[in-house]
Amino acid sequence: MPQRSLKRSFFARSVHEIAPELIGATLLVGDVGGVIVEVEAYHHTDPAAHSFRGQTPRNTVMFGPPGYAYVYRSYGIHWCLNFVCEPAGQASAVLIRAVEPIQGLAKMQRRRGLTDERLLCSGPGRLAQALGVTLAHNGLPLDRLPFELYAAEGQPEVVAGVRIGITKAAELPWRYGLAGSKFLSKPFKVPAGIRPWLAQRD
DNA sequence: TATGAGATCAACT
DNA sequence: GTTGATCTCATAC
Repeated sequence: MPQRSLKRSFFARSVHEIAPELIGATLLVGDVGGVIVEVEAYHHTDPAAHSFRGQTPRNTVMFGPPGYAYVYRSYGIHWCLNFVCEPAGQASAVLIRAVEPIQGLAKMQRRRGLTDERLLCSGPGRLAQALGVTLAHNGLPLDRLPFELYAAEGQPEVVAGVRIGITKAAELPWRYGLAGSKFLSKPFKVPAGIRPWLAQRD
């Protein structure tokens, strides 16, 4: 099992440094969780970020200190989990988009109403439902229960690509994933010339 | 395999 | 009134 737990200070840096380092890290919420395999970076200078147009009741946590959870409702239905990054006031965050389910499988399957492990946490809304993340977690510190975060072991192979589901700044390659993972919400494009074993498959 | 509707809410025009 | 950091189910190719 992973050992080095991530403190709040881990998040007091550039969101673009932190995001790829989170790939391969272990995230637990309560007694369930797994390995982070997909994230996206959002900075307040980025038109796609919720904080781009300034502070609102919804995004207040993004403007606070780093190392806290920012949870928002997506499309009126789902919850999405972010980690606040950068020194306080930079209003940046990493959206957690997919987790490889490891711990508490039965509980996550019950919450999702599914048994297929590939569909348990492969997407921001799915992940939040499986981990039981709701608005109640908004503003909670990431180095205190119910959250547990452990650094990636070894050197996971990280791939980058454009973000998903946005229309503003859609060309920025600020989506990061674990190469070859079966648990991504969508496959990453494999650059020409690279062997297809990097591609997603069943 | 691909496209479309519906669910439903905060923020913006 | 419209849009969006989404997901599921239905129907069409």
